[in-house]
Amino acid sequence: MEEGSSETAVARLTARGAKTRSRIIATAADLIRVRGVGGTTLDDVVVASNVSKSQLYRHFEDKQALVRAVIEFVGERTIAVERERLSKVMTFNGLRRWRDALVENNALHEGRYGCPLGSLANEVSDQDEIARKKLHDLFAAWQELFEDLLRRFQKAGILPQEADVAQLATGLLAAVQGGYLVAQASRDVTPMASAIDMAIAHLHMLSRDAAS
Amino acid sequence: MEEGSSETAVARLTARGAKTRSRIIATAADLIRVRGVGGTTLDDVVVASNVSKSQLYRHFEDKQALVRAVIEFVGERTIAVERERLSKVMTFNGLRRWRDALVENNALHEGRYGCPLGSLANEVSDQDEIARKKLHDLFAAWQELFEDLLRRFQKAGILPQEADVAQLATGLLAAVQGGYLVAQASRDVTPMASAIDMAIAHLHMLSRDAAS
DNA sequence: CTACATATGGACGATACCGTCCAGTTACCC
DNA sequence: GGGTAACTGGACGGTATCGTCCATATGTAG
Repeated sequence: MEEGSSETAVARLTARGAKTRSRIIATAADLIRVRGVGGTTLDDVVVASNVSKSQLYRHFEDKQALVRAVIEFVGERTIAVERERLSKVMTFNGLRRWRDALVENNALHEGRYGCPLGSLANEVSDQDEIARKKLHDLFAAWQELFEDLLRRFQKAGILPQEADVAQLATGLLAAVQGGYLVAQASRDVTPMASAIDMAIAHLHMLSRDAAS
Repeated sequence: MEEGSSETAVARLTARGAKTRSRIIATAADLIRVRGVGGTTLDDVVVASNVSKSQLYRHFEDKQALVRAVIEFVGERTIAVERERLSKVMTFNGLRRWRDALVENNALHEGRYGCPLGSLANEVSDQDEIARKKLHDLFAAWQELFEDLLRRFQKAGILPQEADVAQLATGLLAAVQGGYLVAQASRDVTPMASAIDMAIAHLHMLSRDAAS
């Protein structure tokens, strides 16, 4: 749908233009991840991305537009990674490996920064309705990945047909998000592992019921 | 321990002084809840709390000190409410009533603002180490309330003795936090209910195992 | 080689916000 | 009723940040 990205007039766009544009977004995404939206200034972005201010404002109407672009960028990347990982999962052991990957990755910086999507959602949802909708859609996409996986489990007979796939997927997503947050406040990813484990354990118990 | 509150020199404190101080904190807490820490200015606080700026700076060294005080205030209030509610819970139906209360409360503003503790944790954890520790302690206190409850369940024989109470409590906390966050991005509390439900369902299944 | 998009680089105005300061006022305790 | 804490009210300096603007330079496609 649509052709993604900005709201402003950026109709024509040469290869070079597009390149700088993405560089700005990627740099801004990095800065925002570490310092938050409010803690990141446009001058920071200008310096870090090696662009002149005029160019920044050529590509983005204002800071809000940049932030929205960052949300799309981070969101699409996150979902793509998760899709890649989750689509391969066929068993409970595979699910546990997926969890390990997520936790290990977060352990690289001791849980700092939280979930790439979650922290943005928290900071922006109540201040920018359009951004909120984007984030909502991204969460929905993530949840759908879980649903696909669970339906695969159903077909494989390791999850009962009657299981409420949508609700379980929501629970998984929330476990992930809650895990990220508690880990962030603890500077320790252990709680994140526990939280996701509990969700997986639940699925596993449902599966045992299916067998009986 | 200690005797809570500020870091600055506020040795002596008359009744009147203490009163204005708490009024400032309470007002700031309200503003911050709606606009976030970054979105709340000290002038906002001054106006909303009907205090002169001089007084604000008499009671708090700087904005950071005020924010920390707000965290303590909100945290203690939140934990107190949860303690009140959770300590009464003796059965699974009670647990579901607790969940209802939490969700209903959040539904009053359609999930906006997220969890009083969670959103603060998200915004502040990576920027202020002292604040992060406070929030970590508050999460730990909350988790302990869950642990107490689960141990009660064990004594009552509705949860197996072998259950890992600490891990389950972490899972519950994360489900709550994740639920808050997804609800915030969705402007709809349904996912929050689902998320907590899944955690409760898991406990319930464990309980059935105990009976077998 | 010409025309246009892309880019530099930084000056600039306009605010917004933090934090200081102070002269004067009001409550309250002994 | 004298003294001290608590408070008013707002001016003020300093600075950070947003967003505008422009004169100039460079790549690149036709």
